[in-house]
Amino acid sequence: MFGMITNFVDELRWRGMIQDITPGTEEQLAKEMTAAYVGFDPTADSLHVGSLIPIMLLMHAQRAGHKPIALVGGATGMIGDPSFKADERKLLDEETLQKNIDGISKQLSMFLDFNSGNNKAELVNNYDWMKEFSFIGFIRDIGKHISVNYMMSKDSVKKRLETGISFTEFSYQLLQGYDFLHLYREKNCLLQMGGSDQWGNITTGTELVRRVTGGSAFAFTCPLLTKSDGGKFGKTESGTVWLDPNRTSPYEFYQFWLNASDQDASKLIRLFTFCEKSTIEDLERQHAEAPHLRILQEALAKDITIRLHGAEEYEMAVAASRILFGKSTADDLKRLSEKQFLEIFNGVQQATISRNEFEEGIGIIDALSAKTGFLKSNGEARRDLQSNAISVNKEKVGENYTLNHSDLISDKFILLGKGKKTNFIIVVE
RNA sequence: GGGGAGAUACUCAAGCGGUCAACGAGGGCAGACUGUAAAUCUGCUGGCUACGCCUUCACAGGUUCGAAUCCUGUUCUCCCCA
Repeated sequence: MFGMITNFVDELRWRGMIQDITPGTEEQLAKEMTAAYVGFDPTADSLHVGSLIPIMLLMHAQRAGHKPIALVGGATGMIGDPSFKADERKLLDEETLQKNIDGISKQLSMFLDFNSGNNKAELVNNYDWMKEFSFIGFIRDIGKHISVNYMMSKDSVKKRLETGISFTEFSYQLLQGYDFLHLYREKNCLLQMGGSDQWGNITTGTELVRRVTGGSAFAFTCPLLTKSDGGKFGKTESGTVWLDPNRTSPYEFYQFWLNASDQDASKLIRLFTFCEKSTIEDLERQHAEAPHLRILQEALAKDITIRLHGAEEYEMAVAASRILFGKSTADDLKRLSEKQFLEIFNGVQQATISRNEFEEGIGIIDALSAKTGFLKSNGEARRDLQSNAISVNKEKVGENYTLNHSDLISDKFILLGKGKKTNFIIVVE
């Protein structure tokens, strides 16, 4: 895929993805194929929806004919980035780090083309070049070029001066800066991209390149994503939304996007899809006319879910959503085959009850807490029942309900619901 | 080293000898209304074999018929002086 080389900054600009940009960046991108890199922090063995933004930056770069480089911070992950963190971070051991790097690399390969064209993506690990660096060598060859005054003037450091920052974390920006220098020399990488919280670290890199080599390196950052209600993006009640389907099921992933507020949806569809400007504006018009249909959220959720998990998983998530949130009845549920049922409710919390026990009759309170652990206590079960929150196969039940044969779906499942959004499955075996 | 203040449930914060499973606010969960939204209104928010019982107010003892409340010691936090 040797496409035309284009300056993709304008594209990113209308999508609201440019916060800070160094002078001359656009000229460089218009001139020739440019290698651009983004760093990923290996703090977990999976990326989450927040990491999709830097991934999108790399994808945009590749689509514009430039060469994307994804850097995983095997070395920097051992240090911990102090940027906008209140406390000193825990250090990861090498084994965990390696596991995390493997997981992340696998996910990146789903988004970027690592195989074809002369702008194929590349994956690098800064541990590979940092591990040989001696402390003496580093402070002599690198530390000499950057003054402490310069490093202290960074926001990320300044904010920590009052509460305290270790030398380790203080040095972080130098390590990250060296990554840029290394990639500049070894891979002719001229551009670094990242979230705006990285601006300080990134400019240390461009500065280092300038002072050491006399050449020029470029950078831009993307605004950090905030939700219109002030909450943290990428989290739901049940925690972080991961890309790994074993951590966050495709259904939950789909639901995450579908539940975006109107205000956020407009922003998100620009950030996370490749839809063209006119398409998006069209969708927004339709959405404004009939907000209850949530056209934007549907389009957004569809685009991203298919890209990450594939069309089949997407269909399944939609089917599950219809059954769970549409006006489906116990009869609809009972018509499902065992296979369909399991696919739709993949990822929903389950518990097993033996057939013998079931035959003896199980009260709804036991079924919610003691026998299954879905709820923390009988008291909680009782309270929810009293407030009319509990349903068996989509039908509300009271405190005295006892599960029986006619509740079984495919002769083995029972769907319990708490409120509109929480479901549990009992498997009778 | 000397002096002072404090530690209450997820968080903030009342209570200062019985009426305290503990005011209130925030958060969370649920119900109604809705668009699986927002706003609003309502209920719930220690446990249980549940109109009663049990365990909780930093920890360990003590005084008392009775303690989150009083006393002693311990740990921790904050402030002032050196």
